[in-house]
Amino acid sequence: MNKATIYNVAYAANVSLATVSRTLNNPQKVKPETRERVLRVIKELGYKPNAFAKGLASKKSTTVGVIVPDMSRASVAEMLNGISVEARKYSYSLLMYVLMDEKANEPEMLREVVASQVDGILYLNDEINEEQYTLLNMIQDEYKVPIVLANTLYPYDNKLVTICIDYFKAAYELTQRLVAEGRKHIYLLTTARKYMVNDLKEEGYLKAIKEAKLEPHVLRTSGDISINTVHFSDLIQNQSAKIDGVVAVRDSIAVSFINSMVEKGKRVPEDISVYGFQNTKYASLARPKLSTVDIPIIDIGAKAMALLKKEIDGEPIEIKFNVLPHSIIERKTTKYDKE
Amino acid sequence: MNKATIYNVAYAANVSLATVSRTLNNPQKVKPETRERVLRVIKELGYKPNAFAKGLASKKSTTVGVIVPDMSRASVAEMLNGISVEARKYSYSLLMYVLMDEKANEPEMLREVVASQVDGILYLNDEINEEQYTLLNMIQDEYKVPIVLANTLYPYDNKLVTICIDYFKAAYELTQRLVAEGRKHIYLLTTARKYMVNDLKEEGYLKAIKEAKLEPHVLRTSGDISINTVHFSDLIQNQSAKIDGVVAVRDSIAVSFINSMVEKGKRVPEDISVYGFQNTKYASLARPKLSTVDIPIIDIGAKAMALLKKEIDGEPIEIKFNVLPHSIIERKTTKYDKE
DNA sequence: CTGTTAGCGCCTTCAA
DNA sequence: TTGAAGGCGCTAACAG
Repeated sequence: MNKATIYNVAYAANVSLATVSRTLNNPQKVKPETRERVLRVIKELGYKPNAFAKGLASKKSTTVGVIVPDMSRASVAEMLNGISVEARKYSYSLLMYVLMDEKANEPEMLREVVASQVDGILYLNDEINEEQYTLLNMIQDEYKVPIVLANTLYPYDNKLVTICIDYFKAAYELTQRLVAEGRKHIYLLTTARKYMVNDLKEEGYLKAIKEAKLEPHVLRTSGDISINTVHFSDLIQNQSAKIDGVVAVRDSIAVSFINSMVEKGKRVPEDISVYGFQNTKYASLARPKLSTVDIPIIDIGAKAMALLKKEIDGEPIEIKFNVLPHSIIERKTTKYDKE
Repeated sequence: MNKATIYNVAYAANVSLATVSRTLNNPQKVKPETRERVLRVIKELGYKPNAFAKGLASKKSTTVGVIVPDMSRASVAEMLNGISVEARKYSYSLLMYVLMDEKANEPEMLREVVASQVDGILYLNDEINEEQYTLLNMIQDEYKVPIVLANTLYPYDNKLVTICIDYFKAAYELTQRLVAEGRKHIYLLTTARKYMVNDLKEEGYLKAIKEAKLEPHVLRTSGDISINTVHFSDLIQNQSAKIDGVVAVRDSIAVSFINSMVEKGKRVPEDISVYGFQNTKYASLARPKLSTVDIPIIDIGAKAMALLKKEIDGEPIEIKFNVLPHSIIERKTTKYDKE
């Protein structure tokens, strides 16, 4: 039977539609007997409230908009798993918006998200800059829709609830380890496009380099592995002899770099020590083994959703800027050791 | 200014709300002059139609439900990229439902999807069996909501529009190649959980093995790399000496198998030749290089969305069962060749 | 070409 | 504890 409405249920249970609505939304306000009768009918008819009508009347959607840069990035995908599990706890649905390369018309898209009546927005796009931050703030204020930044941040302000790790510190630590290993020519492999998260990693790297009185080398390349492989090859031709340490802002970049080096006959980690960022599946599957920063990405997703839920419910958020701990995973040995 | 409604626009443009609605939904029915006036006001006020009201009145949501097993599987993530680009063309939104391990209450979840008034459903869960197929069919018939299976299929029936590749043929071809290489002890590495897609791969494998008069070896393991690594190690202890060819149903399984072998001192591909499935990033980043079946996964996503759109629009779908071509990518050389 | 008028299905006071 | 009634913002006939 197609689409029972609240009227059908009311009629069959011999009550008014108001009572049906109550047994669903305020059960305690309905006499147990009638409540059960209504529930029985609901089950019999397979009734599910029409989400539109409900949303229109209640002004709530139990839906959150999730804005992501590119699904195929492992960190994004894993975060989504965390988000979805947490969202399910609150019976929230996820409306996805994939930015891909059309980041130009983000304002338009954000308005669209708002128009779709989401109760809140999870912003997973790490390519954040001042302009976007301002835009997000405007959206949050203007439309009164809470926004949470997950695995990204805007360090110059903290009006938006944020959850991430300390990228600066992580990069700083990685670089320090390379220094401690005695590496002298340490490169940072980062993305061509500039944005906050990677800028922070860069700063952390630069600080450690400076403290060690070494020369900084920042190589900006594409996030696309088919492109950066070429970059890396070029790099080799010119000065590979001198590179002996690398911090890459993403595991996938680290892995394709390692591959390029190995193809040129370099030994990893003997000749070149490489660190990645995120501990994605790429990192654990890569050979030679890749050391990396372990980011609790699933937790970040879950916590982000939990924080957003709090905001939606109007609960006070004591700490707006939430930093989760990271750790560094060493997978240096070339012997066939356990992982 | 928060939330302009159609009334505000109508008032400001000095027309009735019907005219505003028309300029948005049937522009050709409005005199150009008034149309432009209305559009100007719309822009000024930053008006966006409330999706709920629109949906309630029009019975359409321009939203499709997307049901996925696990976001972190590269094939799923990449398909979503394809879907989202295509969906954007039609201004469709994506409502995501991640199954994860709670596949038990799929009926409940599907009803939920329907209640959320999606115009159609994209089903990306490849772990399909008869029970689920029946359920999906019921949903499509009962609620008149079109469903498209993407990168999965149910081979015993074809009531649901489907788009995928020929898994049977692909596995058959891979196995034949191993045979042609002269491999004698060819294993199939598949998932512990049984489901259609992998069953078909298994059949293809078995057919080729049988034709070559070899002995079949099917190893069922977990899709989780941290678990299957252990499996593989055990396997080695007992009979690794005899394995010289492998077809894995997923790239990630293939890669973790290769890693296990290499750690035990085996040479790939000299001692053991390994093929994967999907040509994900894992495959291209893996070393030793992994040969694999290239599945046009982004296309599958886009086509699936396109087909669903057709169904939603009531256009006839001539071909319900759509098979896209696959190809086999050989990455056998151990020399440092170009990819 | 434009305005008027019913709903769409549900929630939420307000009374009873 | 329950029912009646008025919207929520928009679309879609139907008139004009």
